Order: sequence, then structure tokens, then C-alpha cells
Amino acid sequence: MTADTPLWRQIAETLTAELANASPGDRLPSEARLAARFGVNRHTVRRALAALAEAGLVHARRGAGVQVTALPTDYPIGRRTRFHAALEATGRVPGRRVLSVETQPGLAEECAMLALPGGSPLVRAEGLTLSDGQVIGHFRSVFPVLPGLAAELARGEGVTRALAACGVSDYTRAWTRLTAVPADALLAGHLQLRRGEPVMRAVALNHDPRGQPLEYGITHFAGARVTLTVAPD
Amino acid sequence: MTADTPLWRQIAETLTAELANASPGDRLPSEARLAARFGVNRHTVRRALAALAEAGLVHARRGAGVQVTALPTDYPIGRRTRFHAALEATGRVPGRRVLSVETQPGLAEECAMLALPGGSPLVRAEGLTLSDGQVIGHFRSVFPVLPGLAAELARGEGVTRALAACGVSDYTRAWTRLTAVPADALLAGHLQLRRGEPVMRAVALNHDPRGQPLEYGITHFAGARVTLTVAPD
DNA sequence: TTAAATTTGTACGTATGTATG
DNA sequence: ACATACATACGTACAAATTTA
Repeated sequence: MTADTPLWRQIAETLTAELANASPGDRLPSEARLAARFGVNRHTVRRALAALAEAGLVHARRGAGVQVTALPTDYPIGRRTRFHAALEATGRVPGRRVLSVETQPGLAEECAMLALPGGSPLVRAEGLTLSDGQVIGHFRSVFPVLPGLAAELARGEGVTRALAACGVSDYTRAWTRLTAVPADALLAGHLQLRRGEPVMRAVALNHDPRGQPLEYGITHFAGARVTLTVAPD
Repeated sequence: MTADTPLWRQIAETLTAELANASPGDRLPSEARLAARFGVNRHTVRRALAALAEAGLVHARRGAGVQVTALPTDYPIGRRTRFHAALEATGRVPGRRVLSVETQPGLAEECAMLALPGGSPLVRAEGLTLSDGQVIGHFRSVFPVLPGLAAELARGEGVTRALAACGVSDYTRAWTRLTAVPADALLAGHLQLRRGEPVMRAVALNHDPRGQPLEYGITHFAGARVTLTVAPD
């Protein structure tokens, strides 16, 4: 996002971010208006819009404007499916390295996912997932504040054990959303990849047997090192 | 190819045709030379080259030239017979476009997955997965040879209906394996991505209610456009 | 090792055509 | 018919990476 990245790419990224709040069918401002807004030539805006169109996010029609065509498609894979990482089945030694555990006010999205009021304090944990000592994933999870949870998580014995120590005997996965994304610089560093290499993002919500949300987490797996298997129960 | 088609497209088509006699790694003439040859501005040539790059046929490197990455003959134009209308699908997929249906001896892996002797003839189907007319995935499936199956698949009425026409009333997913991989040139062309962009690979096995393998398929989804949701019942 | 030439990438500007509303 | 908006195509200039001398 600094001066060495092309103008058209900065504009494309800005517009992409803004599309998150848009709906399919919404019209973008005209190329001339966008050019005026960003203080660039119209062709520079066109280059940015071409990138968005190539990604399938927008669609331009001559005479009409540029419309938002599609947001990421939600693709249900099946109902009676159970989700587990392949490494559990292959007999490898799983492990994790907790990088940080903090208690902070949660972001709006995080609080909403945990069914808590906005700005509620949350326990945030970040770390790496290992297989035979090899880094295969990076996770970032938020939990509601439970007595002693942060300390238990920091011991690195795993989420299940930490929750059990806090009196939560069991929890189940409400849903998982999977998508393939390019690794950013931070992720590339954690997973020992190059920027842009494919990474699988798994966004998951876990809740207790009564349906109370317990954990909202985003995990990124190194695409080349991980296969997720979805199999019926 | 008349006067109403844009110059850049005419040039792109001309270059694509000429690539048939080229080999991967060959260098194209410089943009300046091509501009002189076609008698157009350099930007017009750039627009044409951008189209070729988008299709995964060439790759440009600043300072070096433009190189051929893949042969047009590897590109589906030669193999695809015709585009069929997208029809109703298996319930989860909004649309499908069947590109080709062939009966061929299966590869060892394919035969093994279908529990057939090596070298058995298989019905192979290839096509695109759509959502609102937008290409979101590319699939390649193999089936055991059933009477009339190839013809039914070729009609583009969907896998479910084709199997039903052959007496298979129902089938279920045995398992799905997911991993994130970079798009190769062929896939980039199909999914309208750039080479190397993240793609989610789903390898799936479907079988009939008695456990007999019916379909072994590999689908690649455009990472930016698809989210797979896994939810328990 | 250095310097120059080559080649693609970015950004600007201008003009005109064509479809839409 | 008219204004709006995207599409095409020309031009210039400079930056950045590579190749060549």
C-alpha cells in the first residue's frame, strides 16, 4: 500500500474493500467520478476496474455503469458432514505453538459471532498449528471471557483441554466456511511461504451443547501441506 | 473479424492462431515491433497481449520479453465440441456447462477409485460450474460405463438426471478432500484467473446407496468467488 | 564490473465511437 | 433528441527490470 505499489492496484484494493459493504446489482460511481475522487486519470481507474472485472466482482456495460456482479458464492457441501484435518487420520503428531493470549475488547464482527454486545471483552488467542514439528497452519480465535481461560490457553495444551478446565465439558462445530486465498506478507512469514501462494482459509464457529457460541476462529492452512477431508458421519 | 471487431481483438486472435506453431518458452517480438507490424499504437498491442496473458497463453516479464507459456492446442478450444446450455443441477450447484463427454480407457488411479480393473473403459465428463452465469469452477469426472450414460451426460441435463436415466435413482458423497493449489495455465483460462492465483481443489467420490462407486471427480473452484460451507446436520 | 540499450510497466492526455437511459 | 457512460485508439513521457555490449 506504499508508494511502490501501482496507483491502479491501490485503487483496486480500496474498491475491493468497499465492495464488502455492497450488494449484487449496486452501481459504482462513474469512471469520471472515481477518477476525480482518487485524483488520477480516467485510464488509471479503468485499469483498476479491469482488475475487479477480471476477478469477477464487477461487470461493466457500455452506456450503463459498472455493477457489482457477485459476492463470494456460498457453496454448501452437505449436511451430514464431519470436518477433520487429514493429519488426524494419518497418524502424525499434531501440535500447536501459542504465540499470544490477550484479553481485549472484541471487534464488532467477533462480538456478533459470539452473540455478545459490541465492544465486549474477549479472550484472543493466536498461534501455529504443527504436524511433526512442521508448521502447517496459523490460527486466531476469540472466546468469551471465562474465569481462568486465558491462563489455560496460554499453557498450550489445546482448546479442548483449556475449555474443560473452565468447566466446559464439550463443544461442537456449528459451521465452517472454506475458501482459497493468497497469502499476505504476515501469513507468508508464519507459514514459511511466499506472498501470494495459495492458502486455505477456514472460518469456524463452535458452540456448546446448548447452542451457546464458544469460539470464533480463523485458521489459515498452507495449501501445499494440508488436505481437509469432509466425510459423512 | 470484420471492421466492427476491435483492433486489439483481431490482433489477439491473429497472435493466438500463430501460437499454434510456437513452443513453450518461445519469445514473441517486442511490443514495439508488433505495433509496427500491425500498424497500430503500442497500447493496442498491449491490450491484445493482456488478453493472451489472461488466457494463460503468454507471460510477460519486464525487461525480458513476452514468452509463450502454453500451447493453444492444450487449450480447450480444440477439444470442446460445443457449448451446451447450463441446466438444472444436482441441487447444490446452480448451473453447469458440459464441455466434453468421452468414453476412454481410465487411468490407473481412476479405475482404482471406481473399484474397476485397470484399463477399464470409463465415461469422462468435463465442464464448468456456474453461478448466475459466472464461472466459479471447473470439473472433470469419470463414471463406470453404463448403457446410455455418455449420451445422457452429453445432453447437459446434469449428472443426477443422467444417472437417473440409466436406472440409478440416488447417489451420495462418500468423501471430499480439499486443498488449496495455485491455478495452472489451463485452469486459469477456464476460471478467468491469472496463473498462480489460489484455487480450491475438491476431490470427491460419490457412490450409490449400496456403496458402489459411481463418480470420481476433481473440481477446481475459483478461490475468490467460492466459499464452501460445511455444516453438521 | 559497468554502462548502455532494450523491453515491459505505469500514468498521463486527447479524441471519437457506441450503447444506455 | 439529448446527456451520460463505457469502449476503443491514438499519442507522449518516464520508471523499472532485464539483457547486452
